[in-house]
Amino acid sequence: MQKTSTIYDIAKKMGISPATVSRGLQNNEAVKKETRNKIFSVARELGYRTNTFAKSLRTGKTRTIGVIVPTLNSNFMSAVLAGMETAAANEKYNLIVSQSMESFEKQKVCVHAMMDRQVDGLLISLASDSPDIEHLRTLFANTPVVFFDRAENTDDYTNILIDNFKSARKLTQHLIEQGCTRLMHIGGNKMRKVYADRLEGFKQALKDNNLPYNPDWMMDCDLSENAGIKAAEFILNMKDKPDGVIVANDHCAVHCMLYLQKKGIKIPQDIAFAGFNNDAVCKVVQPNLTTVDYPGHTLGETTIQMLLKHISGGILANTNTILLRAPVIVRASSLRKGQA
Amino acid sequence: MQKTSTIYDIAKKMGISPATVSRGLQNNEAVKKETRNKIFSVARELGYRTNTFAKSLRTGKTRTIGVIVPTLNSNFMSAVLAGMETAAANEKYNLIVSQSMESFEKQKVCVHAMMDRQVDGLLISLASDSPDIEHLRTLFANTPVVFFDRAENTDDYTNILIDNFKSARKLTQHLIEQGCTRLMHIGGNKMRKVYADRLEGFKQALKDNNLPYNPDWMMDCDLSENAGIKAAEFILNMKDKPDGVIVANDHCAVHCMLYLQKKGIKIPQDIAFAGFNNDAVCKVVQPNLTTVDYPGHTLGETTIQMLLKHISGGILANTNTILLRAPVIVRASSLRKGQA
DNA sequence: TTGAAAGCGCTAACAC
DNA sequence: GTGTTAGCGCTTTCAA
Repeated sequence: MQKTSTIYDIAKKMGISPATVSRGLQNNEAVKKETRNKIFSVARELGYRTNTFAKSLRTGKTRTIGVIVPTLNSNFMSAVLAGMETAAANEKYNLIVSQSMESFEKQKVCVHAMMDRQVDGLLISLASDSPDIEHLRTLFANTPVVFFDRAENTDDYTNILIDNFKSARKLTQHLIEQGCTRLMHIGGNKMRKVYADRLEGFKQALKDNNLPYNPDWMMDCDLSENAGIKAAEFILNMKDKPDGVIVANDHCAVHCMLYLQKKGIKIPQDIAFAGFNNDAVCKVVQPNLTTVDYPGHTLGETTIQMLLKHISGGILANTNTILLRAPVIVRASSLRKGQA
Repeated sequence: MQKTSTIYDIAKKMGISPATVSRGLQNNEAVKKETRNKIFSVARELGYRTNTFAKSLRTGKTRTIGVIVPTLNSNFMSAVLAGMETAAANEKYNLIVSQSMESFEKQKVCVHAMMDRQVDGLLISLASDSPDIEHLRTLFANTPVVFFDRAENTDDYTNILIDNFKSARKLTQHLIEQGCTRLMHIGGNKMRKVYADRLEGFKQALKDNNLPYNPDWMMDCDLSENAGIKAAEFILNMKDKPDGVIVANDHCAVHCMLYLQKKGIKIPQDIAFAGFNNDAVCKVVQPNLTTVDYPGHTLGETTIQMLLKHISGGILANTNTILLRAPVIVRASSLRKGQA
């Protein structure tokens, strides 16, 4: 276990004080240029590496950002994380990541762990069973917190969200313009604002076009492959079938489509389809799936940028919720007019 | 900025020494049970949280594990990370993750940052342009390192790998058993052992069955959607077409299939297909794609477990490379006998 | 331009 | 069973 060298070793070797070395290493103008250069060269020679704890213990800063997500294992989250890591690395911050596994209790544990590690800031996408964030609020103490994707509707924290309402509305509008009049919505757990917003956007588009709102055509599920199949069976059993279906994620949409096709339903002629996320499956299923491009990477980058603004004290009180645009991507699954 | 309370605050409030508080907080048997309880209750009352730097500064341990991956934004990596986080959280370790963006230079920066943060151990999946790990070796100093998925073939580090050779061999064997005799291989960059191994397994299966090895039927590409289409065009132009194709990942395989199908090729009748990874697209493409189930989550968990063994000093010198099995999943894209 | 010295919060001899 | 004390390595007043 070879001991790593410290500023004292450098100081001793140069016959100067540790204080000067410390200043020199920080490129402090107060230290003579010549001395500074010498310090750096001796440091290199000795293989000196600064001890981040000692530094953090003194300064109270860690250049570390905590990230808590419901689950790491998802297309969307990996895009978000990639964006975050890129933006953070640019500013020489490191990321500590952990997952709440959709459990409020585990989420609290994660927050605790992050605070213990004195992260300079915390990014959270809430576990689905988070009743509210009141219990967390006290934990945050003086640490800047930014919520992303799954947030509470609070005015005192910054939220970076994707505009699900608007996207769903535009997506629905598109189906309507393609001639759909009997629209069905297959959504996720409405406890999550993300899914509630998509449903609201859907309803709004119906209203915009004076189309009737039929509660029988709104169904909720867990958006899994199986749920897609179940939904397809449900549709097959309806007397009055929809002519357009919007599903709150691509994965579920695709398996719903496949099952319907197996039973002879033509897409988009009999039923037009649209999903959400722009997963890789969209370009594989035939016909290719119309969807909403959910910008995970951008979301990640933006979230870091906002957090860094908070950390550096430049908080913009008037932009405490940022809505990112998520564009509709039209593909063959919804095209019933003109186009091939 | 309300100052957070320390063991001194607890000590003062209780009229005992900080040392006793420290011991009590660690549940040290030497401290009277009664005192310990009191310490905990006062700690709770004061909202005490242990300062991890001060602790780390003293103990030299951080309960932090560094993870460096080529890129975060991939199905496989998110599964690996999810497995790592789960296993690490179980043992109260946190993960610091960063991505090398496939750049050896950035990878060095990452390693440096991790060492500066005094991670208790480091997990690395190598950037594709890593010439070797000699430059890194000195950086590691006394920190346990485990390579996963993308490793150098060195005997002095632990490697956790997926048995690509065996999986590719079995997968190829399966195609041969389905009657394929003219087999083509579409592989990734052979500089990466993962892809080189898949190719070797493929060749071995040919040898096992006395099938000729035709260099014209081995092609390398970047395994993208576009590369799949390019490969399809190439196949369409061949006079002597293959009757079976193995592609080193599902994504590329699927787009190759789709293009061929568009041009009238029947799968699996004309050409049987198989991929690698078991991505979601496999169950969406028609016919469903035969593939190898690449166990990311298990890989992540195993990697953490091995690292923790190293950290605790229980290094198993005789198991410094662990090969995880990756089972073949047979689906319709390769079934030419009997089955529908 | 540099040095001395205090202290961030915690742990672990060593003493009693 | 508990207290005293000396640092871990760094930064930062204050003084020179």
